Amino acid sequence: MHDVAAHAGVSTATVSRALSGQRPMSPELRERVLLAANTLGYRVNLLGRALRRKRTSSVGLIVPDLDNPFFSSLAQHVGRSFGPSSIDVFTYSADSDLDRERRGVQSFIGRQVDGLVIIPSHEEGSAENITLASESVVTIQFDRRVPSMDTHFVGCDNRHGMKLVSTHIHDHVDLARQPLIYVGAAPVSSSAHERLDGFTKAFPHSRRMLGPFSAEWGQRAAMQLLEEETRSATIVAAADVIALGCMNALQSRGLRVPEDFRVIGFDGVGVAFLAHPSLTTVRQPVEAMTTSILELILNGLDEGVEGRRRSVRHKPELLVNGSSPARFV
Amino acid sequence: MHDVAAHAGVSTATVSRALSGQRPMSPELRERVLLAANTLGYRVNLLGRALRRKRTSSVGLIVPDLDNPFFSSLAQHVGRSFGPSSIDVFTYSADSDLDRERRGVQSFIGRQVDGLVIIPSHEEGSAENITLASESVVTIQFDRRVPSMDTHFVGCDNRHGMKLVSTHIHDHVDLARQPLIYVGAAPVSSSAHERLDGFTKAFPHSRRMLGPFSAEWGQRAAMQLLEEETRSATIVAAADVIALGCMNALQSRGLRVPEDFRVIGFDGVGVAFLAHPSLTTVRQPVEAMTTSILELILNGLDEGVEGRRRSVRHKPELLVNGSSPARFV
DNA sequence: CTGAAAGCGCTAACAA
DNA sequence: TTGTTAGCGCTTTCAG
Repeated sequence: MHDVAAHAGVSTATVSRALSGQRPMSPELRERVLLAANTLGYRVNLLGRALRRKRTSSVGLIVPDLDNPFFSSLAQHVGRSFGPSSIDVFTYSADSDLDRERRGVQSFIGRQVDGLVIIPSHEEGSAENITLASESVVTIQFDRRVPSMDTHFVGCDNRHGMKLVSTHIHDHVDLARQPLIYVGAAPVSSSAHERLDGFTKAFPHSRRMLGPFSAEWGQRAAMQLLEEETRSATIVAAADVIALGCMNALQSRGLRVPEDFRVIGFDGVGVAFLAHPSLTTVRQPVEAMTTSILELILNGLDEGVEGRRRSVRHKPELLVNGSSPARFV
Repeated sequence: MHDVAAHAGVSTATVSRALSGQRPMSPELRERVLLAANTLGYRVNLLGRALRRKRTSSVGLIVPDLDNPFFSSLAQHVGRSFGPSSIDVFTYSADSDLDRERRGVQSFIGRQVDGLVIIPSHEEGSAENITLASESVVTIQFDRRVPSMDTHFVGCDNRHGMKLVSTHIHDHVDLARQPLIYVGAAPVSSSAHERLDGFTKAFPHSRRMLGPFSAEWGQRAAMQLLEEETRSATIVAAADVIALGCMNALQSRGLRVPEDFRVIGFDGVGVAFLAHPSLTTVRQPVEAMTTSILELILNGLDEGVEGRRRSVRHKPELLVNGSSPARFV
């Protein structure tokens, strides 16, 4: 900056003003400075700027696992929502590990992000990391929430999603002829918790199998059903990846979807519609959710860590497709 | 830091030494400082540290699109490879847009990352962004390369991958009975380019259909084939997402895979194996690739922008699955 | 409208 | 081993 100032024959203060744009100054001088900066190939050091301004124009996003298509899709959409703002979103994967998650939090707050969005890896285990974050920066729990944390929350109404599923089932499935089975996720995250809860409310007497949020678990669960000689059922999965795992295992053993097994997912990830038949699933309103995040962060910029906490839940919708169609009642 | 120093009755320099760990100091004092820092809830400001040290312990990763399972999987693995190091990886999605890509580059170099890994969005369009990056920081092009850029490159040997495909086809497919069709990607990225090239070398007279790297394109291409009354073919796709799109469209119209249509993918993304039948595909050696990235960055830390450029290509492998099995010659 | 100067938080010489 | 001090690059009062 010193060099640019010298080259343009002005002070560094003027260079700063010319480059950051805000302050009033003569267009002629600004022009000269911009030219000088250009010819010298000068690039502002955002570290210096941030140190002085106490604002980095960045927000951190911590996800449990970028290999999970739902989380990576969320990451994509968060970035897109912040596009029009002057804030950059950086994503960090915790690799489903609480230590890595903490490292991410510490790194982001150390780097003074203006906001931190976190999809907690674990319903209880993440508590301490989230506390750490929320002490230093406006923090938003996203998609999943650790109960009784003093942060914002943005997510979807999972119980309502399960209600949509139960309506669909009551309308189109003959429960007397076919068992109903929940291939769910163990309630170690709030979304798993709420979906299990929603299912149980709707179908208190139906069987529930619980594992991790993974395709492998879906495959394993389906194999177990087949080993038990189950040849027909309606499977409600806690996530699309689980549903896809189930379908794969069933179809590999020659069972038909939806004739033998209906399969219903949750999330609405893109690949769910590439399966054959494509998946009936509860789509989370991702755009609405990420818009809420943007709003909360922009607000937080003014209010700081002190502002009133908000909890925003958007309603999902049911997409009826071939894996559980609206016919043969 | 000042407060911590006062509370522990030492100088800020001592606080710094206690917290950064490196310099020799009496364990007793260190203990006292750590205690003081703890009780005051002090967190280092990494911006200040970086400004002084001229090192941020961070690398940026720019991907075209986090919604593409292949890119998000790469992002996940890059982060994992850097786990043992003290460097944090931050991912930024360019949203398949050259302006967003430039914004990402500017943001990362402005924030003084120690290294920048970029999957270019476009074979030519990204050139200027990559130049921008490589002027300020050690830059690695990943997975795709813009030709004649003065940066490192890490990727996979796409031509060799296509050779594996052609061997598989020659061994197991009767080309006289079934047309061979390449549902590829237009050569706007080097990987698309090289795969097309590899296919053309092996099968100069086969039909080639080119579009974007997306499932929709795969679906569209398959529909077109069906409209043309093609009822049987071996489809080589330029990417798994394209292959999955093809399979979906074919199966939706009642065609069978692999009996009517063989389908072969490229990349080896996780969801490819959840399709039914699961996809025969060329798996990119992701772990080896991200390990190379780590090495190049660690080297670059010492050598800086001046070091000799390296180009590393790892060999992929063919995974034979149900969508194009090794039978019926 | 522009310049001089202080200082954001930290670390590395250098001195003690 | 510890303290003093300068300064990383930037912006923003405060004067002029």
